[in-house]
Amino acid sequence: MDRRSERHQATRSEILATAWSLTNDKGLTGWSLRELAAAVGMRAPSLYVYFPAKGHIYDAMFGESYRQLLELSRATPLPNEPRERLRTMAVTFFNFAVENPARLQLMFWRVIPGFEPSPDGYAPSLQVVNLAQNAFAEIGVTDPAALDMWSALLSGLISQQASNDPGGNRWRRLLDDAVDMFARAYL
Amino acid sequence: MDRRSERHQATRSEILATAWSLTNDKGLTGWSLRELAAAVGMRAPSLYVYFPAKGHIYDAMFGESYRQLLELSRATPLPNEPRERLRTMAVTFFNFAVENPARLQLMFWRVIPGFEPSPDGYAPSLQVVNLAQNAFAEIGVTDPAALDMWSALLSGLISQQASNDPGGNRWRRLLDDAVDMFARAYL
DNA sequence: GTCTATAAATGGATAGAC
DNA sequence: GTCTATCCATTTATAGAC
Repeated sequence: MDRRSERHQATRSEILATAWSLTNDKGLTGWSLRELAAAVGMRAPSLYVYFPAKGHIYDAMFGESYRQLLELSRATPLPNEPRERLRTMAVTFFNFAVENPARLQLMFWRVIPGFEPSPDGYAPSLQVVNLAQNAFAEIGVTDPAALDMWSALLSGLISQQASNDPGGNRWRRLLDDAVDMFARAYL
Repeated sequence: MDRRSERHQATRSEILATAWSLTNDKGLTGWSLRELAAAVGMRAPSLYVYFPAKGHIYDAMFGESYRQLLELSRATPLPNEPRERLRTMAVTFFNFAVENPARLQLMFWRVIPGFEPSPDGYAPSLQVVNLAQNAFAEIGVTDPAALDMWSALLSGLISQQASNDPGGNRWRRLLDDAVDMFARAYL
């Protein structure tokens, strides 16, 4: 990659980082291209050099989020002891999700009217699911119902924490009990 | 109430019903006052005779939702046998929530930028919590952690169903297993 | 109570100069 | 690549006639 396109990529990244910052402050749909441009230090039309439309910014944020989760999943060593493995998976995912509620909305809920992730943005999300399936299979859990129950339990703890006690610990401290409860039923 | 204000209330209700219909089609933030007015058969400014601002329409929808849930809770007889009671509570709430995903977003997530329910709209939601606490206390469950775990488990099943398999059964059919799992841990 | 007309602001996006 | 200027659509909300 030559110097010019390196600079281009750097600016693109800066725009995305600024978009995340605005999103954390004002919500996913709470900022305009004018605001974003101003926060980066340019005017709105210049953004079109880096993204062909606002939806493409959301798409890049969507893909970035799943790539982050994927990287985190891969970088987190999973214990072989089944219950310990579940605990690690739960804590890792819980922290990732709760540390950025807006990202959570973008990844798992459909909050932006009219936004659908492109196949490119969607691809990493499939890998995430795959990785989780393997992590379960290795400890002998292959029942699809168990995986669905696990995802429901975890996403419930996360969404309650994010919606009703942001910054607190009310549902986070139930993680261990949740793992035990799940393990007794499905392990 | 005289004839005039009866008619006024009727029109108000019609506006709210139409707002719900639009919301089901296009999401909570997916319709404008023009559209709403047109769907009712009037022009946008006439809406201001019934609601002083768009936020007040959301507020009325918010309060209406919790009053519906409250009424449903009161109208649903709860078995005395603990596990059967949990099952009834789970199914009742699950069906209520899943039958209208947009209502779910309005009630439990913070999806509309800038919207905060007024104290009046918020009041019924406190009664709902109270009712659930009593229903648990009567079967001997008073641990706050149990209630938090229950709300997380149920809201997780609901949100997974609404987000990832709308109209399907993938998480609904796990309700019995979820109740059993919870009962073994907390009953 | 309902309307037309319009204010006042904001939005995404484009044209074209530099 | 960045800008100014602008288009064009859309939004909530208000004024004032009927």
